Amino acid sequence: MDKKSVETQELIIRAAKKVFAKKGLAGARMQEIADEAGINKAMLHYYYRSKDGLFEHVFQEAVIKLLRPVAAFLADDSELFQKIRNLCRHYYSVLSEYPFLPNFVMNEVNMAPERLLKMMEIEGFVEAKENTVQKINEAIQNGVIRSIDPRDLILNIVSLCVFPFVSKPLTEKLLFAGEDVDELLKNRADRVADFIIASIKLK
Amino acid sequence: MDKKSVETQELIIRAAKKVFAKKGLAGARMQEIADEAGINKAMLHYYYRSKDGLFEHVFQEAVIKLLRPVAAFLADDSELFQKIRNLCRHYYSVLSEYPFLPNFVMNEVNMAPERLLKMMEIEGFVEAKENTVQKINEAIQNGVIRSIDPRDLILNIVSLCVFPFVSKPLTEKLLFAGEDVDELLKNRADRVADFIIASIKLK
DNA sequence: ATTTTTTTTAACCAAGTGGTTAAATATTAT
DNA sequence: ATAATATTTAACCACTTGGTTAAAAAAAAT
Repeated sequence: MDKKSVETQELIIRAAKKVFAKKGLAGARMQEIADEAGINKAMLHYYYRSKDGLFEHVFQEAVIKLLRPVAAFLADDSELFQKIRNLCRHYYSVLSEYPFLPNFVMNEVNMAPERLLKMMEIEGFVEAKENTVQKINEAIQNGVIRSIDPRDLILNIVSLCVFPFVSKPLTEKLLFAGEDVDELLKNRADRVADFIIASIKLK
Repeated sequence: MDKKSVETQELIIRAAKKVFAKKGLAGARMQEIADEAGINKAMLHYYYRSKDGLFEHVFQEAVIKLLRPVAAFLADDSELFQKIRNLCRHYYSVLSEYPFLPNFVMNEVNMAPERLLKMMEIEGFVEAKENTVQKINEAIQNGVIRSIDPRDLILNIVSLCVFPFVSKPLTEKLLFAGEDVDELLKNRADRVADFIIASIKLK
């Protein structure tokens, strides 16, 4: 395996991520990806047969990166409140590094929902979910938290973690006009966890 | 003004909404919009000069529909908890009718952020926001709710209302596999409002 | 009735797109 | 050194796309 070879492939992937994230599959141009990578257009097809092939590669990585925190949360065997804190921190650290991820994934899934099915070998997901639902129900019966639909709670947690990044282009112009949004998002993880726990905890 | 004329224009707009929402600006095809509307491609250019012209029309309507509830919430002079309930209900009723809206707007804003600036005459937004921030701060000082950054609270509310629709394509395959997501989302408005209030209310 | 507007049809164009190819050159591995 | 691989260049192709046009037909307004 050549050294230059893998280096070039990395350049391509990095550039493809950037362009696809901003323009989407339909809006991205192969020439733009090549320019962004500082290499020739022919090389794109040399390593990745087609635009779709390149996209598939990038998209798969994005989905995994976005869903791994949830899977980890669901599988985590800590105490419930600690699980929630872990997920919030994990999500915020991942999304601070890749703020484009949620928008990119959501949008492309919306464009072609069947694409997601191709990567549902992210299994263990369903079982882990059932496990967490159980755990939440136990917490309710033990009087640790108030009564709430476990799926509702999970959706609330994910919403609070992910949406601020999805909506950043909007909020930074409307809600946070003139302020440093990144700075505001920085320590949000713990505040969000507190917000959730405050809502469900029985004192 | 002809009767048939406006009817056709409505057909076009309805079709354009549908196609743009699913495929985005770059992914949408004029021919597909024409087919969807059941009319000829030439008519699209007859009434709306260009693809961009047609998109602008549809997009502007979408942004307004998406932001009006927030603006209304911010301007609402009811008591805080009632304001929150109003916003949740309002959002859920709008988004149940147009579930595609958030994803569409978020994505296109992400693609070309400058597009949003063109429609920032949705003013009164900033002033209304300041008004609500004040109101939240008063509620804190009066011991009605616990201490919280008002902008954080607003972002939380919007996150909980909007994200479930943005993520529907994902959640219905991962979190709610096999269940009726629309049914689950139906009565969520009040549950979400309760969730928020439970988190901030000082009993 | 006739004038004006709307709609269809269908061919057409220029530009941009993803993708290919072949030959020359540079790089790396043996 | 030599063979194998990686890279560049640049021309090229088939196809799709947004958009135009002109003429005929249909519908509506006067």
